[in-house]
Amino acid sequence: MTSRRATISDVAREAAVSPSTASVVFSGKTPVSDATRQRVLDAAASLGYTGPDPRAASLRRGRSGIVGVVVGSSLNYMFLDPVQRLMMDGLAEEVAPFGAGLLLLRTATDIENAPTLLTAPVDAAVLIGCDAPLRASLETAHLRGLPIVVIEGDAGDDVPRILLDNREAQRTAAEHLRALGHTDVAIVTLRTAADGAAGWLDAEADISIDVTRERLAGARDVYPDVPAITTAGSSIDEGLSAGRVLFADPARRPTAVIAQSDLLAAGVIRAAEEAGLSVPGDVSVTGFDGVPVDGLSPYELTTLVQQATDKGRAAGAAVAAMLEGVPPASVLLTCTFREGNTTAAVPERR
Amino acid sequence: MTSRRATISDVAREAAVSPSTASVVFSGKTPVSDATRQRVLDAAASLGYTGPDPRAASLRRGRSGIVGVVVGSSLNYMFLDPVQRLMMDGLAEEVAPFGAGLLLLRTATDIENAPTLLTAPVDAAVLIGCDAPLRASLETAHLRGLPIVVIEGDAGDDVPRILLDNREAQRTAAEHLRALGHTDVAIVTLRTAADGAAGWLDAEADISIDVTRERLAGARDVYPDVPAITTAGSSIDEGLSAGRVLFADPARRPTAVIAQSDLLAAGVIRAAEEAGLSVPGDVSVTGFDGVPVDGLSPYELTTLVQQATDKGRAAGAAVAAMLEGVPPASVLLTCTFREGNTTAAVPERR
DNA sequence: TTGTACGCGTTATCAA
DNA sequence: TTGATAACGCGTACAA
Repeated sequence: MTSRRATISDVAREAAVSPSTASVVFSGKTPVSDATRQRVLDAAASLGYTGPDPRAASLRRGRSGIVGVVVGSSLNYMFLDPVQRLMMDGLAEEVAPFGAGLLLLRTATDIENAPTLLTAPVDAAVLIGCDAPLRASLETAHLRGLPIVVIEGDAGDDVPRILLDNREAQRTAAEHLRALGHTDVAIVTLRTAADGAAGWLDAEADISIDVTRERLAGARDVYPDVPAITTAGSSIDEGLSAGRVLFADPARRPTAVIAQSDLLAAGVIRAAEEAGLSVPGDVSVTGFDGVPVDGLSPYELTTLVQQATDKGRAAGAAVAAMLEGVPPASVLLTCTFREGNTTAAVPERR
Repeated sequence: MTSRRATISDVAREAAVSPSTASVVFSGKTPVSDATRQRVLDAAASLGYTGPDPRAASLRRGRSGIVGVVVGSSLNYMFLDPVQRLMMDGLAEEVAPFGAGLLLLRTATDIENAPTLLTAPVDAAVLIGCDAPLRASLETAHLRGLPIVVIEGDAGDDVPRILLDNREAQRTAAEHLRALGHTDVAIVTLRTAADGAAGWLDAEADISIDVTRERLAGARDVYPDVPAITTAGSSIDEGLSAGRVLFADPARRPTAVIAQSDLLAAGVIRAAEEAGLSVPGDVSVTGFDGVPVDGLSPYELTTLVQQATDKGRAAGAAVAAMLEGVPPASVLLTCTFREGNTTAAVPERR
C-alpha cells in the first residue's frame, strides 16, 4: 500500500460521477442532489480522500489563503510587545473568514534559502513598522504585484496604511501633566532607529521610526525643551534602565515622566520604586498603548489607549478588500486618553 | 496594460529558449551556459517576470514550504510566554534553510471558513501542548498524511515528540529547597486543564496537561503532601494572585514556593514583596524555564533552565527530517538547575 | 443537476 | 548544455 494518495478523480470514478460533480460536492459552489453527494462522500471515505489538495486548489483558484506577515528580526522580540500580539490576533481574526492564515516571514536573516515574499505562496503581505530592512520586502512585494498593507509606517505612494494619531494622542497626555502643574518632565522614547541604542536623545537627532518621532513631537508640542532619553525597544527592562538614569540624581529628578509605551512606563515605575519614590505621589508616569501589562498590577497606568486588536483588524480588512479587488482606504485610528492612578498633581517643592 | 502577468513560458519565448531551460535558470538545479542564463534573465526583466509562481511551483514539487503551527486559542496568550516565543524562533530558524516558513493556525475558533490543517497548503504540522482541541487537529493531520511533530504533549503512537525531563528537573529544585531546610513549602502550578480555573488543587485532581502533571510529580517526589495552588496559565499576574493567597495568613505562610514557571515565580515574588516579605530572606521561590522575564530584575531566579530555543530547533529538525523522508526520532531535552538569588536557607522560626 | 474539456504555471525526466 | 513531454490535482465555463 505504497500507492499515491487518492485524487478527486479517483473519488469521482468510485462514486460513478464526473470529477466536476465531485469537486462541487466539496466546494459547495453548486447545488448537488443529496443522493449524489452521499455517494461522493462515501466514495471519499472509502478511499481515504480528505478533500481537495490545497496546493492544486490554490494554483487553480489563483489564491493560497496565505497572508505573509513580515516581522523584523526575531519573533521573540516582536511578540514581547503586547501591542503586536493583540494586533496579530486582530489580523488573524479578520482574514480568517476568507480562509486565510498568517505566514511569518522574517527580513533580517542570513539563512540561505529562507522563505521570502518572493518564494512563498502568499496572496498579500502585511508589513509592520517599515524601517529599512522592511523596505526591501516592500519592493519585492510590489514587483510581484502583491497587495500590501503597512501598519504604522510609510510605504510611500499608493500603499494603504493603518495609522494612529500618535502625535495628537501623546499631546493629550502631556497636556494632562501640564494641567497637573508639572514642569520638570522627562520623556522616555522607543527606539529611534532600527539599530538604535539607548541614551540621552540629542535634540537634533534624526528619528527614522515614525511612531517614535510622532509621539515625541506630541510631547514636545507641550514641553518643547524637556530632556528625552532613548531606549533600545519597548520593554519593562528598558524602561527600568531609563528610569534609573532619570532618578539617579535626587536634586534634578523630574516630577513626571512621559513614556512612549506602557511597557516602558512600567519599567520607569519600577525604577521610581527602586529609588524610593512613590508613584504618583513623588513622580507621575504616563504610558502609551493601553494594553494589559503582565505584572504591572496594582498600578493602572494613565495612558493613551489604542485599540491594538482593532488595528490588526483594520489591516485585515484592508487585506480582505484588496483580495476582493476593492481599493482599500488607509485608516487612521485614534487613541483615547485614560487616566489611571499613576499621575497626580505636582508635589510641593521640598 | 491590463494583461495577465508574464509566465515562465513567456520568458522562454522572449529569450528563445525552451520553458524547461528557463525554469532551470531560476531554480539552478542544472548548469546553464552563461549566455543563455543572461538571455533568460534579460527577457525576464523586460517582461517584469519576478520568478516562478510559488503556487504552481508547489503543485509541481508537491511541497509548499509551509509548516503549520497549531496554536491553541489566541496568539496573544500563546506569545505571552517567553518559552513559546523562543521556541517559535528556534523552529523558524531550523526550517528556514528548507525554504519553509511558519503558518499560524488556531484551533479554538468558531470563525466560519477559517483555515485549518485540512485546507491550508502545509507540508507538515507542529502541535504545541496537545490538549483536547489539539487532538482534533492531530486527527486531521493524520488523515491527510501530514508529517506531525508534537511538542510537550502526547500524540500517542508513532508521532515524534519533543519532550523535557520535567519531572526530574523539578525534583532537583525541590531537593535544593529541602537541602536548604525548607519544610513548609507550597507549589504554584500551571493550568491543569485546557479550561482550567485557578484555586487550591485537589490531591485527587486529574491533570490533563502533561507539563503540569510532570512538574507536579517532580515536586511531590520530595514534598508529597504540601499544598498546591493552580493558576489559569503562565503569567506574572497569575503568579501574583496565587502568591497573595499563599501569603494571606502570616501564621501559615510557606517558607518556600515552587512555581512551575518563571513567570509564575515572578508573580509570587511580587506577592511576597506586597506582603512585606523579602525574597529570599523570608521566602524562597523557585521558577521553571530559565527564560528572561521582562521586569524581573534585580532578581535572578533559582530555576530549571530549559533551552527553549533548542526545543524549537529540535522540532524543526524533526520536521525537516520527515520532509526528507527520514524517520525522525523523538527528542528528550534536559533542563539544568541554576541557582539564582531567590532561594536561601529556611529562616529561623519566629 | 450532471458531465466534458481545458488550462492554471511549473518542473522532473529523459533524450538529444 | 538544451529541449520535448508529461504530469501535478483541481475548478469552472459551457453544454447537455
